[in-house]
Amino acid sequence: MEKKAPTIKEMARTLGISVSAVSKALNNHPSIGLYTKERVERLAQKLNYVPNQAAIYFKQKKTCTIGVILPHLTDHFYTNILCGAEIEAMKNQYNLIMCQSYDSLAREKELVSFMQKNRVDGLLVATSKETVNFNHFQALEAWNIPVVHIARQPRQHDSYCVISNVRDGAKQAVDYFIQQGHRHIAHLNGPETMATSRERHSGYLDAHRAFNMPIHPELIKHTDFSRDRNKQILDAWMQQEDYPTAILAFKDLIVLEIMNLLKKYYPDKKDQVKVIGFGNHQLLQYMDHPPCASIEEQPALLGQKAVNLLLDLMPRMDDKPAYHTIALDCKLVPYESIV
Amino acid sequence: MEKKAPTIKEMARTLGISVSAVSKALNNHPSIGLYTKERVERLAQKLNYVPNQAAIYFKQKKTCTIGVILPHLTDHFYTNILCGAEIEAMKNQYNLIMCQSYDSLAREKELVSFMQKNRVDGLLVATSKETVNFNHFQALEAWNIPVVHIARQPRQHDSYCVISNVRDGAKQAVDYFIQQGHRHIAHLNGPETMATSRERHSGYLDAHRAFNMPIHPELIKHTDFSRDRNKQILDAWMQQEDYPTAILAFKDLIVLEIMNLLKKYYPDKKDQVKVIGFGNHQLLQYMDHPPCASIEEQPALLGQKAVNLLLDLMPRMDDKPAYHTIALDCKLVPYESIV
DNA sequence: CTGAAAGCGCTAACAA
DNA sequence: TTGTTAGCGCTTTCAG
Repeated sequence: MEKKAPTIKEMARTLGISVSAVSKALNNHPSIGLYTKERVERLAQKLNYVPNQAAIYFKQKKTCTIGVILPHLTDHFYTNILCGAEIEAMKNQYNLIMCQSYDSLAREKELVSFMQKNRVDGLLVATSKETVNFNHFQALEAWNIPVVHIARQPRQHDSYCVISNVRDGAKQAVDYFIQQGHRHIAHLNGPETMATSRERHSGYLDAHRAFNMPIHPELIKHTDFSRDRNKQILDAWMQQEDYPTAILAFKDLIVLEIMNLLKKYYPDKKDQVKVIGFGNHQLLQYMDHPPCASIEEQPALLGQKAVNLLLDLMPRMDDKPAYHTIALDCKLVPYESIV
Repeated sequence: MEKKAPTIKEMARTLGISVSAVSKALNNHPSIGLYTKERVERLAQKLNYVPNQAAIYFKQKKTCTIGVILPHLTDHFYTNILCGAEIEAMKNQYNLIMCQSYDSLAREKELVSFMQKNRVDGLLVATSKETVNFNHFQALEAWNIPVVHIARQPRQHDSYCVISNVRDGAKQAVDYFIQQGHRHIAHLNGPETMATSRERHSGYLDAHRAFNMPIHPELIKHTDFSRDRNKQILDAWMQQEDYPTAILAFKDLIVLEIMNLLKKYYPDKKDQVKVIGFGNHQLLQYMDHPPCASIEEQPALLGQKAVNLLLDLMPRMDDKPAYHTIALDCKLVPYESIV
């Protein structure tokens, strides 16, 4: 006995009818007799027939698959994006094929051509931190396969994009610092190459401007996320006479690292330095001394909106709408009052 | 101009040669002339031809895709399993199609038939916490599609399985507690239905037996992971005269919750109660007062081994090896000495 | 109401 | 060395 999935053809043969009759019976086609239909359904039931999606897609010239490329899943931010995207995709009968670029541009390029080979109907991507040039996505656009950028906005390159309004998020955080009386507020920003770093910087400036506060250029630094670089920057700041009493960091993981470094190397000053980052990580609530606040983003909604945009784009790539960016609100979540 | 992916057929037509000649040229087939080959390659380059994997797989009657079903990705344990699996799969030219069951049995069943429809070549699954009956996986086995269970071992059901040796992990933790002088050691275990809970329980008993320690049945409880249930159990324990001074918890997230509850409701006793859980979560290192230790598993290796087992199984399902289980070591990682 | 036939993109056995 | 042909599982006209 051959153990494999039954096909329409086999069922047609055992019933002594044509392949197309079976197909019609299975798909509730109007022009099929009730008797035949029931016979087919009974047999399908008995054999546990499950249609071969690949064949259907192949015939229909689409894969019903959305490619997703994320830097990595060790960061809850991306995991939540994925969750939002997965639910929305499944709701619309679409599959997700997800790969991690591990923040490597080389791997990202490989993955793009992998997605091409697999003829995904659309691509969702949060580019690696190394990515400054976005040409490798144009191969997809050349085939009318829409690409939606998520969280990481391409610079100098028109695109469909779903991001957090981190500019406003950063402003909220710095506003909060200023209102708490801080006058030396540092910004431990992400790599300069990332658009999101630019946005954060703008928000930082916005708040200063709104309160007519002077900017101290030496308090604005860019990290590559490595612990060494973070320490180097923090050391430079803390050794100043007017060391910062507040730090806006790129994300919560860096906040934790900064607080760790402060505890270890500047124990006497550590309570005078407040830190806020992006993320509102779920584990902050379990800390004895959480940061004073965190900027909450809406990653799941980001994923959901991105999939929706993609679904909207896919059927009309011959008449595609103008490139545009959807920005979702951030919210400052204070912890200090809770503790 | 039609914007779509070029096909072999089109290229054959523009070059005025046959489809098979193009196919051979593209696949380094020996019986193809150098001249023809070069012409084809040049055109392929120019048109940016990328083969349609779906068509190839369709023809070859395999999808080169491994289905992965995980309870969720908000837990780093599963994320790391996925990473290990992804890397190993890609290394072997296999794709992963991953879905989350969100710990729902109903959804898990849907996903299994989804995987069937998509004709995955093999399935990797960590079953939901609701799953006690494993019949829904037999549809796959009936088609000679191998299933490898990961982290969650089916009970009363032969299977291929890759798990952590949590029994030994639990034993290590309780050994540690006993050596530190604890005499009332509680076990906040997972749902009784899970095999992994049984294993943990056995390890807990092993350690007690090894040290000739009496067992206190009221110190052994099962949680459904909800905060309410955890609190209820902890309250019952802490209101005893001989309240436990050590707790083995199911995983680190529950450890954090217990420590939180202790701080809130039993502040005077909290320093006398040590807690250890499974996971060695990366964020523990950032805590002011981390748990005294954590039991490290090897989730990425779990994922890797599981994919390897699957790849080994796939070509020989007509002559499949005996069902068996691969168990990977756990390691107790102490934090107390570090701090 | 039912069946025959074409075709999706590609491979591979066979023929020329 | 090259081309012809059949076929993978399914849908979908178009005849009967």
